[in-house]
Amino acid sequence: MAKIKIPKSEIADNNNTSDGKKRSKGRRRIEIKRIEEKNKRHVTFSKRKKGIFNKAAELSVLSGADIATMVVSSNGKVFCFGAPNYDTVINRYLGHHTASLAAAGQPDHGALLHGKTTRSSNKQVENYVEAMRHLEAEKISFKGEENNNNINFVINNNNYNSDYEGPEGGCGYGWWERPIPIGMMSSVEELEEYKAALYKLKHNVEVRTNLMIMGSAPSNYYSSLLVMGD
Amino acid sequence: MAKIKIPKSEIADNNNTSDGKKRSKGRRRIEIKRIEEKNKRHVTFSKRKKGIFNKAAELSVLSGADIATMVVSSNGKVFCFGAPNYDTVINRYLGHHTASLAAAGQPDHGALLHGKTTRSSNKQVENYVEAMRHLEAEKISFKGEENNNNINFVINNNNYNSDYEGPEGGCGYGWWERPIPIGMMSSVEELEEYKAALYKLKHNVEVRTNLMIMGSAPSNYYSSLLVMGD
DNA sequence: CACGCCTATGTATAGCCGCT
DNA sequence: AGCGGCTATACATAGGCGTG
Repeated sequence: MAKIKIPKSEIADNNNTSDGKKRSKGRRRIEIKRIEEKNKRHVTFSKRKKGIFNKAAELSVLSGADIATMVVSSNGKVFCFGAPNYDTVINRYLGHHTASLAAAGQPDHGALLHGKTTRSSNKQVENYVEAMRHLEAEKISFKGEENNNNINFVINNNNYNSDYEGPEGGCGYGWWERPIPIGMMSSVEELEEYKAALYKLKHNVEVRTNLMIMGSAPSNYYSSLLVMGD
Repeated sequence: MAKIKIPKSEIADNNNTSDGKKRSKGRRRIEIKRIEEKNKRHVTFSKRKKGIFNKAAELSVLSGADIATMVVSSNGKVFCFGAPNYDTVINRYLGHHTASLAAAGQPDHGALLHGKTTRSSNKQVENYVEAMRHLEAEKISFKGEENNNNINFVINNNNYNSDYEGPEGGCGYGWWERPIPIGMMSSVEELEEYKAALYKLKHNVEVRTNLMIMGSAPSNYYSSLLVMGD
């Protein structure tokens, strides 16, 4: 049996009750193809990006793995996320306005965003990992440093709601620090492209923004979750 | 209202019917904390990793953004995923056995995995993006090159089930090729760590494995989705 | 031990609104 | 334009099991 999912939305072309009242509440199925409507596309981008980062964070905690995700909006804005060490993250705003930003590539936290920050990115961080979920649930409008164009919510690792014990987590160093001799003397030539890309990142990086897991989440383990962008 | 979700599993400590029959079917809520049980943890790792990659792929198609995700299992195995261009992906198996692998850092597809591939990674790819979903639904046990230690399922972009039209997608080049002057002459010193990490990747990269989107998914757009690892 | 498969159920989120 | 909220629903996925 082809187990082909037939969402309710397709079972009966509802969405419009017979009385013409358009009550399209609730999630609706969408085709996985480029969303042409600009606005809608952007919204989806934001929502899903958030979702992915969340997942990434959870995966990290659950399996104790390290994860780094980088998303580049069609605009060129770069969003990065890494766990469990902020060091894992390689963020930058390299948006289409590289000039001002890229140039300001000073390895100091502030420099990273100042100048091009669209607006407060605090909100965007407002929900990562279970913690964030709780946070949201508890309506804790967490805004450590309610500093608009600032991303450094370096919160302390205080256990707000400790239903999480093991702090060690077994993951105190980045994956690159692991026993991996690295034989990085391969043929670099062919990788010029990547080089450029990663290179750029590597440099522009430099954000020490810690994300406070104010909730019951593994505040310890996640002592330095980092998020940036937007 | 704190909107605190109270999953059924917690409403009534069921899981065990009064008759002692343990019928814990269906998803159960889990705490977002390191899963101690090794086996369970690994399973979760795999499942969620797959899920994230899927999400990443979808995000890419929907919003036309580029995305790269790298996951490093607690074992040290590296899994990467990039969309929409395989070039975006920076993969390698750098597992804890770096020696053999890292050393073999030859920029040719095969070299990438050969030697350390745990087993077929085809399966792991079996569901990315909607396409994959369909694929699965249709029970198409896609195994392009049923070659165990091989990851190059460079499938052609044939529209198996075209309910997807727009091929252009508006995203034909990598984010690093975008009009971003890049001012990559920042203070590199402080970033030695990242450097090492990314550097390693950058080099070890080199996988041209294309993922066949055999399904109705944006086979064109995703002409070169790439996945690796495991 | 890892994976595919199955099911019940926790979550993510599409479409809408209202605020900024 | 963007974001936070809301609601109903599409999806993802913990457990369990059976296989190789």
